[in-house]
Amino acid sequence: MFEYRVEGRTGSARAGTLSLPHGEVRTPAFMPVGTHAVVRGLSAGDVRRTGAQIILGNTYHLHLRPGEAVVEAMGGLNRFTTWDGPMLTDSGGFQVFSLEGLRRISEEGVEFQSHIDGTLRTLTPERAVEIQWQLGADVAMAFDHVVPAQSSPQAACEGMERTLRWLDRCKARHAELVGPTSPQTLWPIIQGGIHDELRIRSLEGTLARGPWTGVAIGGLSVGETKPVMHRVLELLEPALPRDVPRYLMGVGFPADLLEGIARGIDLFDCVAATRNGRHGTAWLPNGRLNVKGATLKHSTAPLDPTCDCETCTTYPRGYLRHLFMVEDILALRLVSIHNIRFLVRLGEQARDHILNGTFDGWSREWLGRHYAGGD
RNA sequence: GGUGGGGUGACCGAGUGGCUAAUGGUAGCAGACUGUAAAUCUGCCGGGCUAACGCCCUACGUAGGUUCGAAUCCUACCCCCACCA
Repeated sequence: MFEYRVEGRTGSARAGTLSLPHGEVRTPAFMPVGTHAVVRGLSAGDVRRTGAQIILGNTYHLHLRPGEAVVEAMGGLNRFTTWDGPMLTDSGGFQVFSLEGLRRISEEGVEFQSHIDGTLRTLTPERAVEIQWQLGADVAMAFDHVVPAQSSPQAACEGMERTLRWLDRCKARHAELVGPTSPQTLWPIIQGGIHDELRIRSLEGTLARGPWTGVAIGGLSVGETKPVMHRVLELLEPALPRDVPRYLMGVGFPADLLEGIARGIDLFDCVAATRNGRHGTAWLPNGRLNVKGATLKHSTAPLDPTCDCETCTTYPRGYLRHLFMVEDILALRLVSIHNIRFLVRLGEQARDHILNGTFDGWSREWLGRHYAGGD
């Protein structure tokens, strides 16, 4: 349980297999985000058919609706959603960042004013862990304090140090909840903003509190430039444990996956695949495509001729554009399916190339082609 | 035939003397989106020139008129709607 086997590597890039109570995850892998216990617009079968191996849920949002007690009474997230594969829940730490105007931070925890009904909800490290335990995913995330990339070194330091202190509390509470044959593990999150020394301190402090079955890097893709994100990843990579998966939270766009994989990242999650899909942007091997664009009106071509997803093997571009024009929900679903499949497949291809020792050349060629098309 | 109301940019629809190339909305076009407050948000949307400030042209049914100035006032005509005969 919670074992990670590295099966091949090329430079810093790794291919491996993560064993979780609900199944295995072959890495590198993209994890679709299902904040509200649903990958927006998609059925569990839709997600399964994209080849996704593990999906996310969110502590804060599921606490508000339907409430962790409901999910628990329904048999946990897997039974509730009918998704029988591995799951991971984010702790609500990202909402400290994204709902900045609706929350107040103290050492004890974070007081949120619910964006649903205005009620005050307090999330502490202990509560975040308890809720995730009730939700019942394979992997729970530590409750962290995410700060914007533009934060001052002082603010970034404060968030980083608080995240470490909260990590102690998360770990202690989680240990009380889980038994010796625990069906759930807890992963810590490295913070420190864009400041090298803070990142290193966060990493060292985190590892000192281990051992862990996985380590996450948070607080990136929150406003910094790509070179900065790459620099932080390169800084952390040599010091990260080899024998556990590294999870880069909230990333990313297709190119970000390859850039991350090249820097030793094994797991990714991001809402962009589904959000962009709903908003009419499809990812293709040579860049992005505006599916609502007038140029597609008469196109009988598939969205991505190289893709094997339901959307690309079934519908012509002209029809997909039409579905957006008439605002049918099928449009949102179909492009979301493609974008997820695109990222999942990118992980699969990267894995094959890592195992074959051809990752570098393939990755370079892929990025050149993709960046040329925008993104 | 009579009376009343009305004809505004692709469409709907404000505007009753200068701040009007003309409010809004729809349709259309483009852009943004990274651990989801997002099926959302932003910009453009008569034509031409300009990198831009800006300049020119054409426009509120048609044709005239009043006025320094008209989508707005006057006259005639055309068309639409309602009611009455």
